[in-house]
Amino acid sequence: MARRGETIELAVLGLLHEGPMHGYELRKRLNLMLGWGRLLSYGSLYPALKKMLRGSLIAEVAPEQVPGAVASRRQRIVYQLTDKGAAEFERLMSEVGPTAWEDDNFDIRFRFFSSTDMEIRLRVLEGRRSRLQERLDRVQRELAMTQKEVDRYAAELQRHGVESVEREVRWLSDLINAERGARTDTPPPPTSPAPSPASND
Amino acid sequence: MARRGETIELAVLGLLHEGPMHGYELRKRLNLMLGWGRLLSYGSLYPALKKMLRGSLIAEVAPEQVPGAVASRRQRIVYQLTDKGAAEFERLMSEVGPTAWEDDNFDIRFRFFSSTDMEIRLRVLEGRRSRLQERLDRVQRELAMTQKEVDRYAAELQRHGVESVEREVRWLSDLINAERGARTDTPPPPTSPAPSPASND
DNA sequence: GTTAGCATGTAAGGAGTTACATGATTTT
DNA sequence: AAAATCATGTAACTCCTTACATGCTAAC
Repeated sequence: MARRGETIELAVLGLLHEGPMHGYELRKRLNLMLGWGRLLSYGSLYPALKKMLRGSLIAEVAPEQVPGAVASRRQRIVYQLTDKGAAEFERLMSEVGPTAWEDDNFDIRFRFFSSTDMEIRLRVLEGRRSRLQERLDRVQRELAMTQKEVDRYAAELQRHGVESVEREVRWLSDLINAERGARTDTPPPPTSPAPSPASND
Repeated sequence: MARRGETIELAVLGLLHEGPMHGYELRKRLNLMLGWGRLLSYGSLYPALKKMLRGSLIAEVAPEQVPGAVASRRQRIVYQLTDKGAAEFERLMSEVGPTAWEDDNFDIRFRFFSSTDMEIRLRVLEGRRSRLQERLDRVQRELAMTQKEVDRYAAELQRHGVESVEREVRWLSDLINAERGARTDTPPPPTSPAPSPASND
Protein backbone atom coordinates (compact mmCIF):
# COMPACT_ATOMS: atom_id res chain seq x y z
CA MET A 1 0.00 0.00 0.00
CA ALA A 2 1.46 3.28 -1.10
CA ARG A 3 2.51 5.53 1.70
CA ARG A 4 2.26 9.25 1.44
CA GLY A 5 5.99 9.38 0.92
CA GLU A 6 5.59 7.90 -2.50
CA THR A 7 4.08 11.18 -3.55
CA ILE A 8 7.47 12.81 -3.88
CA GLU A 9 8.93 9.66 -5.33
CA LEU A 10 6.31 9.42 -8.03
CA ALA A 11 6.70 13.08 -8.89
CA VAL A 12 10.47 12.73 -9.23
CA LEU A 13 10.09 9.61 -11.30
CA GLY A 14 7.66 11.40 -13.54
CA LEU A 15 9.80 14.47 -14.03
CA LEU A 16 12.92 12.45 -14.75
CA HIS A 17 10.84 10.41 -17.14
CA GLU A 18 10.67 13.55 -19.24
CA GLY A 19 14.41 14.09 -19.10
CA PRO A 20 17.48 14.27 -16.83
CA MET A 21 17.55 16.97 -14.22
CA HIS A 22 19.46 18.07 -11.14
CA GLY A 23 18.05 18.38 -7.64
CA TYR A 24 17.65 22.11 -7.47
CA GLU A 25 15.71 22.15 -10.71
CA LEU A 26 13.55 19.27 -9.55
CA ARG A 27 12.66 21.22 -6.48
CA LYS A 28 11.57 24.22 -8.51
CA ARG A 29 9.43 22.12 -10.81
CA LEU A 30 7.99 20.21 -7.91
CA ASN A 31 7.05 23.39 -6.12
CA LEU A 32 5.31 24.64 -9.21
CA MET A 33 3.49 21.35 -9.48
CA LEU A 34 2.31 20.61 -5.99
CA GLY A 35 3.24 24.03 -4.72
CA TRP A 36 -0.30 25.29 -4.37
CA GLY A 37 0.05 24.24 -0.81
CA ARG A 38 3.38 24.19 0.94
CA LEU A 39 6.78 24.32 -0.61
CA LEU A 40 8.98 21.30 -0.67
CA SER A 41 12.14 21.81 1.35
CA TYR A 42 15.65 20.62 0.61
CA GLY A 43 15.39 18.55 3.71
CA SER A 44 12.77 16.40 2.02
CA LEU A 45 14.05 16.32 -1.51
CA TYR A 46 17.70 15.42 -1.12
CA PRO A 47 17.17 12.54 1.28
CA ALA A 48 14.46 11.28 -1.04
CA LEU A 49 16.87 11.39 -3.98
CA LYS A 50 19.49 9.54 -1.97
CA LYS A 51 16.99 6.87 -1.12
CA MET A 52 16.01 6.49 -4.74
CA LEU A 53 19.68 6.28 -5.69
CA ARG A 54 20.14 3.47 -3.20
CA GLY A 55 17.14 1.74 -4.69
CA SER A 56 18.62 2.16 -8.18
CA LEU A 57 15.50 3.93 -9.40
CA ILE A 58 17.65 6.82 -10.53
CA ALA A 59 21.33 7.26 -11.31
CA GLU A 60 23.77 10.13 -11.57
CA VAL A 61 24.55 11.22 -15.07
CA ALA A 62 28.27 11.33 -15.70
CA PRO A 63 29.27 14.94 -16.53
CA GLU A 64 30.80 13.85 -19.83
CA GLN A 65 27.52 12.35 -20.92
CA VAL A 66 26.02 15.78 -21.41
CA PRO A 67 27.67 17.20 -24.52
CA GLY A 68 27.06 20.75 -25.57
CA ALA A 69 27.11 21.88 -21.98
CA VAL A 70 29.78 24.30 -20.98
CA ALA A 71 32.51 22.39 -19.21
CA SER A 72 32.50 24.87 -16.34
CA ARG A 73 30.00 25.10 -13.47
CA ARG A 74 30.61 21.55 -12.35
CA GLN A 75 29.06 20.78 -9.04
CA ARG A 76 25.46 20.01 -9.74
CA ILE A 77 24.41 16.41 -9.83
CA VAL A 78 22.22 15.48 -12.74
CA TYR A 79 19.94 12.50 -12.28
CA GLN A 80 18.30 10.28 -14.82
CA LEU A 81 15.85 7.42 -14.66
CA THR A 82 17.20 3.88 -14.71
CA ASP A 83 15.32 1.08 -16.40
CA LYS A 84 14.16 -0.04 -13.00
CA GLY A 85 12.98 3.46 -12.23
CA ALA A 86 11.06 3.66 -15.49
CA ALA A 87 9.42 0.32 -14.74
CA GLU A 88 8.51 1.49 -11.26
CA PHE A 89 7.00 4.64 -12.70
CA GLU A 90 4.82 2.67 -15.09
CA ARG A 91 3.79 0.38 -12.28
CA LEU A 92 2.79 3.22 -9.98
CA MET A 93 0.94 5.02 -12.74
CA SER A 94 -1.01 1.88 -13.58
CA GLU A 95 -2.16 1.40 -10.01
CA VAL A 96 -5.83 2.04 -9.64
CA GLY A 97 -7.08 2.30 -6.09
CA PRO A 98 -7.48 4.72 -3.22
CA THR A 99 -3.89 5.86 -3.39
CA ALA A 100 -4.49 7.19 -6.86
CA TRP A 101 -7.27 9.56 -5.95
CA GLU A 102 -6.25 10.90 -2.60
CA ASP A 103 -5.76 14.66 -2.60
CA ASP A 104 -2.04 14.92 -3.15
CA ASN A 105 -1.60 11.83 -5.20
CA PHE A 106 -4.31 12.65 -7.65
CA ASP A 107 -2.63 15.79 -8.86
CA ILE A 108 0.60 13.96 -9.51
CA ARG A 109 -1.13 11.17 -11.38
CA PHE A 110 -3.01 13.65 -13.44
CA ARG A 111 0.13 15.61 -14.25
CA PHE A 112 1.61 12.50 -15.83
CA PHE A 113 -1.55 11.16 -17.41
CA SER A 114 0.07 11.21 -20.82
CA SER A 115 2.19 8.28 -19.70
CA THR A 116 -0.81 6.03 -19.06
CA ASP A 117 -3.48 4.65 -21.27
CA MET A 118 -7.00 5.83 -21.37
CA GLU A 119 -8.63 3.04 -19.41
CA ILE A 120 -6.43 3.83 -16.43
CA ARG A 121 -7.10 7.53 -16.81
CA LEU A 122 -10.83 6.95 -16.82
CA ARG A 123 -10.75 4.78 -13.76
CA VAL A 124 -8.67 7.27 -11.84
CA LEU A 125 -10.86 10.20 -12.84
CA GLU A 126 -14.00 8.29 -11.89
CA GLY A 127 -12.47 7.16 -8.63
CA ARG A 128 -11.55 10.71 -7.77
CA ARG A 129 -15.01 11.91 -8.62
CA SER A 130 -16.81 9.42 -6.43
CA ARG A 131 -14.36 10.21 -3.64
CA LEU A 132 -15.39 13.85 -3.78
CA GLN A 133 -19.03 12.94 -4.11
CA GLU A 134 -18.78 10.86 -0.97
CA ARG A 135 -17.37 13.82 0.88
CA LEU A 136 -20.20 16.03 -0.26
CA ASP A 137 -22.73 13.46 0.84
CA ARG A 138 -21.11 12.99 4.19
CA VAL A 139 -20.98 16.71 4.87
CA GLN A 140 -24.56 17.19 3.72
CA ARG A 141 -25.68 14.32 5.94
CA GLU A 142 -23.83 15.48 9.01
CA LEU A 143 -24.90 19.03 8.36
CA ALA A 144 -28.52 18.00 8.51
CA MET A 145 -28.00 16.57 11.99
CA THR A 146 -25.85 19.29 13.52
CA GLN A 147 -27.66 22.22 12.03
CA LYS A 148 -29.11 24.18 14.86
CA GLU A 149 -27.83 27.68 15.36
CA VAL A 150 -25.23 28.16 12.67
CA ASP A 151 -22.61 30.81 13.03
CA ARG A 152 -22.55 33.23 10.13
CA TYR A 153 -18.91 32.69 9.21
CA ALA A 154 -19.06 28.96 9.80
CA ALA A 155 -21.98 28.76 7.40
CA GLU A 156 -20.18 30.83 4.78
CA LEU A 157 -17.13 28.60 5.04
CA GLN A 158 -19.26 25.49 4.59
CA ARG A 159 -21.04 27.00 1.63
CA HIS A 160 -17.82 27.97 -0.06
CA GLY A 161 -16.29 24.58 0.63
CA VAL A 162 -19.22 22.69 -0.80
CA GLU A 163 -19.27 24.93 -3.83
CA SER A 164 -15.57 24.36 -4.46
CA VAL A 165 -15.91 20.62 -4.30
CA GLU A 166 -18.96 20.68 -6.54
CA ARG A 167 -16.94 22.70 -9.00
CA GLU A 168 -14.21 20.12 -8.93
CA VAL A 169 -16.73 17.37 -9.55
CA ARG A 170 -17.95 19.18 -12.64
CA TRP A 171 -14.38 19.58 -13.82
CA LEU A 172 -13.82 15.87 -13.47
CA SER A 173 -17.05 15.08 -15.27
CA ASP A 174 -15.98 17.19 -18.22
CA LEU A 175 -12.66 15.41 -18.34
CA ILE A 176 -14.34 12.03 -18.14
CA ASN A 177 -16.63 12.92 -20.99
CA ALA A 178 -13.68 14.10 -23.03
CA GLU A 179 -11.90 10.80 -22.47
CA ARG A 180 -15.00 8.82 -23.33
CA GLY A 181 -15.51 10.85 -26.45
CA ALA A 182 -11.97 10.06 -27.50
CA ARG A 183 -12.57 6.41 -26.78
CA THR A 184 -15.38 6.09 -29.31
CA ASP A 185 -12.98 7.28 -31.98
CA THR A 186 -10.73 4.30 -31.50
CA PRO A 187 -11.53 1.03 -33.31
CA PRO A 188 -13.68 -1.50 -31.44
CA PRO A 189 -11.86 -3.18 -28.56
CA PRO A 190 -10.31 -6.42 -29.78
CA THR A 191 -10.21 -8.66 -26.74
CA SER A 192 -11.91 -7.02 -23.79
CA PRO A 193 -13.73 -9.69 -21.77
CA ALA A 194 -15.11 -7.20 -19.27
CA PRO A 195 -12.43 -6.95 -16.57
CA SER A 196 -13.06 -7.02 -12.86
CA PRO A 197 -15.93 -4.81 -11.69
CA ALA A 198 -13.43 -2.76 -9.70
CA SER A 199 -15.35 -2.21 -6.51
CA ASN A 200 -14.10 1.26 -5.83
CA ASP A 201 -15.18 2.61 -2.53
CA MET B 1 5.87 31.99 15.98
CA ALA B 2 2.89 29.73 15.78
CA ARG B 3 3.82 26.24 14.76
CA ARG B 4 1.54 24.13 12.65
CA GLY B 5 0.56 22.24 15.74
CA GLU B 6 -1.40 25.17 16.93
CA THR B 7 -3.88 24.46 14.21
CA ILE B 8 -5.56 21.73 16.20
CA GLU B 9 -5.14 23.62 19.41
CA LEU B 10 -6.82 26.72 18.03
CA ALA B 11 -9.64 24.66 16.60
CA VAL B 12 -10.23 22.94 19.92
CA LEU B 13 -10.12 26.21 21.80
CA GLY B 14 -12.60 27.67 19.36
CA LEU B 15 -15.03 24.80 19.60
CA LEU B 16 -14.89 24.68 23.39
CA HIS B 17 -15.39 28.43 23.35
CA GLU B 18 -18.86 27.66 22.02
CA GLY B 19 -19.57 25.14 24.73
CA PRO B 20 -18.23 22.10 26.61
CA MET B 21 -17.69 18.96 24.62
CA HIS B 22 -16.09 15.54 24.88
CA GLY B 23 -13.25 14.26 22.75
CA TYR B 24 -15.16 12.07 20.38
CA GLU B 25 -17.53 14.86 19.54
CA LEU B 26 -14.64 17.27 19.06
CA ARG B 27 -13.15 14.90 16.55
CA LYS B 28 -16.35 14.72 14.56
CA ARG B 29 -16.72 18.47 14.47
CA LEU B 30 -13.08 18.93 13.61
CA ASN B 31 -13.33 16.51 10.73
CA LEU B 32 -16.30 18.36 9.37
CA MET B 33 -14.39 21.60 9.73
CA LEU B 34 -10.99 20.86 8.35
CA GLY B 35 -12.03 17.52 6.97
CA TRP B 36 -11.97 18.55 3.33
CA GLY B 37 -8.55 17.04 3.35
CA ARG B 38 -7.60 14.23 5.64
CA LEU B 39 -9.38 13.08 8.74
CA LEU B 40 -8.02 13.78 12.16
CA SER B 41 -7.12 10.61 14.02
CA TYR B 42 -7.50 9.80 17.68
CA GLY B 43 -3.78 9.56 17.83
CA SER B 44 -3.55 13.28 17.24
CA LEU B 45 -6.54 14.52 19.14
CA TYR B 46 -6.22 12.81 22.49
CA PRO B 47 -2.55 13.63 23.01
CA ALA B 48 -3.34 17.21 22.02
CA LEU B 49 -6.10 17.34 24.62
CA LYS B 50 -3.76 15.94 27.25
CA LYS B 51 -1.22 18.58 26.41
CA MET B 52 -3.81 21.30 26.69
CA LEU B 53 -4.94 19.86 30.01
CA ARG B 54 -1.39 20.03 31.28
CA GLY B 55 -1.20 23.62 30.11
CA SER B 56 -4.47 24.38 31.93
CA LEU B 57 -6.06 25.68 28.76
CA ILE B 58 -8.90 23.25 29.24
CA ALA B 59 -10.31 21.34 32.19
CA GLU B 60 -12.49 18.33 32.71
CA VAL B 61 -16.06 19.10 33.59
CA ALA B 62 -17.16 17.28 36.69
CA PRO B 63 -20.08 14.96 35.79
CA GLU B 64 -22.34 16.64 38.35
CA GLN B 65 -21.87 19.97 36.62
CA VAL B 66 -24.07 18.85 33.75
CA PRO B 67 -27.59 18.69 35.09
CA GLY B 68 -30.41 17.37 32.99
CA ALA B 69 -28.15 14.69 31.60
CA VAL B 70 -29.08 11.11 32.26
CA ALA B 71 -26.94 9.83 35.09
CA SER B 72 -25.99 6.77 33.09
CA ARG B 73 -23.45 6.52 30.28
CA ARG B 74 -20.57 7.71 32.39
CA GLN B 75 -17.24 7.29 30.74
CA ARG B 76 -16.87 10.18 28.39
CA ILE B 77 -14.77 13.06 29.47
CA VAL B 78 -16.26 16.45 28.85
CA TYR B 79 -13.88 19.36 28.49
CA GLN B 80 -14.43 23.04 28.93
CA LEU B 81 -12.35 26.12 28.42
CA THR B 82 -10.54 27.59 31.40
CA ASP B 83 -10.05 31.33 31.77
CA LYS B 84 -6.51 30.84 30.63
CA GLY B 85 -7.72 28.91 27.62
CA ALA B 86 -10.20 31.62 26.73
CA ALA B 87 -7.48 34.23 26.99
CA GLU B 88 -5.21 32.15 24.80
CA PHE B 89 -7.96 31.81 22.25
CA GLU B 90 -8.46 35.56 22.09
CA ARG B 91 -4.73 36.07 21.80
CA LEU B 92 -4.38 33.61 18.93
CA MET B 93 -7.37 35.02 17.13
CA SER B 94 -5.99 38.54 17.41
CA GLU B 95 -2.68 37.59 15.90
CA VAL B 96 -2.26 39.06 12.48
CA GLY B 97 0.62 37.70 10.49
CA PRO B 98 1.65 34.87 8.20
CA THR B 99 0.37 32.22 10.55
CA ALA B 100 -3.12 33.59 10.17
CA TRP B 101 -3.35 33.19 6.42
CA GLU B 102 -1.56 29.98 5.73
CA ASP B 103 -3.76 27.35 4.13
CA ASP B 104 -4.85 25.37 7.14
CA ASN B 105 -4.81 28.13 9.65
CA PHE B 106 -6.89 30.49 7.60
CA ASP B 107 -9.90 28.22 7.57
CA ILE B 108 -9.82 27.88 11.32
CA ARG B 109 -9.51 31.61 11.85
CA PHE B 110 -12.34 32.23 9.48
CA ARG B 111 -14.52 29.65 11.18
CA PHE B 112 -14.24 31.62 14.42
CA PHE B 113 -14.32 35.09 12.94
CA SER B 114 -17.34 35.96 15.03
CA SER B 115 -15.05 36.01 18.04
CA THR B 116 -12.85 38.75 16.65
CA ASP B 117 -13.51 42.33 15.74
CA MET B 118 -13.76 43.64 12.26
CA GLU B 119 -10.35 45.24 11.98
CA ILE B 120 -8.69 41.90 12.64
CA ARG B 121 -11.00 40.18 10.23
CA LEU B 122 -10.19 42.66 7.50
CA ARG B 123 -6.48 42.33 8.00
CA VAL B 124 -6.60 38.55 7.91
CA LEU B 125 -8.78 38.52 4.81
CA GLU B 126 -6.50 40.96 3.06
CA GLY B 127 -3.42 39.07 4.12
CA ARG B 128 -4.89 35.88 2.78
CA ARG B 129 -5.79 37.53 -0.46
CA SER B 130 -2.35 38.92 -1.13
CA ARG B 131 -0.87 35.57 -0.22
CA LEU B 132 -2.90 33.94 -2.95
CA GLN B 133 -2.16 36.77 -5.33
CA GLU B 134 1.53 36.25 -4.78
CA ARG B 135 1.17 32.61 -5.65
CA LEU B 136 -0.62 33.44 -8.85
CA ASP B 137 2.08 35.92 -9.79
CA ARG B 138 4.83 33.48 -9.04
CA VAL B 139 3.24 30.73 -11.08
CA GLN B 140 2.55 33.07 -13.96
CA ARG B 141 6.14 34.32 -13.87
CA GLU B 142 7.71 30.90 -13.71
CA LEU B 143 5.32 29.62 -16.33
CA ALA B 144 6.53 32.27 -18.74
CA MET B 145 10.09 30.99 -18.36
CA THR B 146 9.50 27.25 -18.44
CA GLN B 147 6.89 27.24 -21.14
CA LYS B 148 8.28 25.32 -24.03
CA GLU B 149 6.47 22.15 -25.00
CA VAL B 150 3.67 21.83 -22.49
CA ASP B 151 2.11 18.49 -21.85
CA ARG B 152 -1.63 18.48 -22.41
CA TYR B 153 -2.59 17.25 -18.96
CA ALA B 154 0.04 19.35 -17.23
CA ALA B 155 -1.40 22.42 -18.91
CA GLU B 156 -4.95 21.49 -17.95
CA LEU B 157 -3.89 21.02 -14.34
CA GLN B 158 -2.20 24.40 -14.30
CA ARG B 159 -5.23 26.06 -15.86
CA HIS B 160 -7.58 24.51 -13.34
CA GLY B 161 -5.30 25.40 -10.47
CA VAL B 162 -5.00 29.02 -11.50
CA GLU B 163 -8.73 29.26 -12.00
CA SER B 164 -9.42 27.85 -8.55
CA VAL B 165 -7.11 30.30 -6.88
CA GLU B 166 -8.54 33.20 -8.85
CA ARG B 167 -11.96 32.09 -7.71
CA GLU B 168 -10.82 32.12 -4.13
CA VAL B 169 -9.41 35.60 -4.55
CA ARG B 170 -12.78 36.83 -5.79
CA TRP B 171 -14.46 35.17 -2.82
CA LEU B 172 -12.12 36.98 -0.47
CA SER B 173 -12.69 40.27 -2.25
CA ASP B 174 -16.42 39.92 -1.81
CA LEU B 175 -15.97 39.21 1.88
CA ILE B 176 -13.65 42.19 2.26
CA ASN B 177 -16.15 44.44 0.58
CA ALA B 178 -18.88 43.13 2.84
CA GLU B 179 -16.79 43.87 5.92
CA ARG B 180 -15.92 47.33 4.64
CA GLY B 181 -19.55 48.01 3.89
CA ALA B 182 -20.42 47.10 7.44
CA ARG B 183 -17.65 49.34 8.70
CA THR B 184 -19.07 52.47 7.07
CA ASP B 185 -22.23 51.92 9.07
CA THR B 186 -20.41 52.42 12.34
CA PRO B 187 -19.52 55.91 13.59
CA PRO B 188 -16.34 57.34 12.04
CA PRO B 189 -14.08 57.84 15.11
CA PRO B 190 -11.05 55.69 14.30
CA THR B 191 -9.12 56.40 17.49
CA SER B 192 -11.74 54.88 19.77
CA PRO B 193 -11.29 51.33 21.05
CA ALA B 194 -14.83 50.62 19.86
CA PRO B 195 -15.69 47.89 22.35
CA SER B 196 -19.06 47.29 20.73
CA PRO B 197 -18.71 44.46 18.29
CA ALA B 198 -21.33 44.24 15.60
CA SER B 199 -23.92 41.62 16.33
CA ASN B 200 -22.91 38.26 15.01
CA ASP B 201 -26.21 37.62 13.33
C1' DG C 1 34.61 42.72 -3.56
C1' DT C 2 30.45 41.82 -1.90
C1' DT C 3 25.76 40.68 -2.27
C1' DA C 4 22.46 37.56 -4.34
C1' DG C 5 21.26 33.31 -6.13
C1' DC C 6 22.67 28.56 -7.38
C1' DA C 7 23.50 24.03 -5.48
C1' DT C 8 23.94 20.37 -2.11
C1' DG C 9 23.53 18.48 2.04
C1' DT C 10 22.74 17.12 7.59
C1' DA C 11 20.59 17.03 12.36
C1' DA C 12 16.97 17.69 15.34
C1' DG C 13 12.54 17.78 16.10
C1' DG C 14 7.34 18.41 15.45
C1' DA C 15 3.02 16.89 13.92
C1' DG C 16 0.14 13.46 12.80
C1' DT C 17 -1.02 8.58 11.01
C1' DT C 18 -1.46 3.61 11.70
C1' DA C 19 -2.11 -0.03 14.32
C1' DC C 20 -2.98 -1.69 18.54
C1' DA C 21 -5.74 -2.23 22.80
C1' DT C 22 -9.88 -1.84 25.65
C1' DG C 23 -14.41 -1.44 27.19
C1' DA C 24 -19.30 0.60 27.39
C1' DT C 25 -23.70 1.35 25.11
C1' DT C 26 -27.06 1.09 21.58
C1' DT C 27 -29.25 -1.14 17.85
C1' DT C 28 -30.73 -5.15 15.27
C1' DA D 1 -26.85 -12.49 21.49
C1' DA D 2 -24.31 -10.18 18.02
C1' DA D 3 -22.93 -6.24 15.58
C1' DA D 4 -22.28 -1.53 15.27
C1' DT D 5 -20.89 2.52 17.11
C1' DC D 6 -19.52 5.28 20.93
C1' DA D 7 -15.50 6.46 23.55
C1' DT D 8 -10.73 6.73 25.12
C1' DG D 9 -6.24 5.95 24.90
C1' DT D 10 -0.83 4.32 23.70
C1' DA D 11 3.42 3.15 20.93
C1' DA D 12 5.87 3.04 16.94
C1' DC D 13 6.73 5.05 12.99
C1' DT D 14 6.79 8.18 8.80
C1' DC D 15 7.06 12.18 6.68
C1' DC D 16 8.38 16.51 6.47
C1' DT D 17 10.02 21.18 8.15
C1' DT D 18 13.38 24.17 10.31
C1' DA D 19 17.65 25.49 11.04
C1' DC D 20 22.16 24.87 10.27
C1' DA D 21 26.38 24.32 7.34
C1' DT D 22 29.05 24.75 3.10
C1' DG D 23 30.85 26.36 -1.22
C1' DC D 24 30.44 27.90 -6.05
C1' DT D 25 29.03 31.39 -9.55
C1' DA D 26 26.94 35.60 -11.45
C1' DA D 27 25.85 40.31 -11.14
C1' DC D 28 26.35 44.99 -9.40
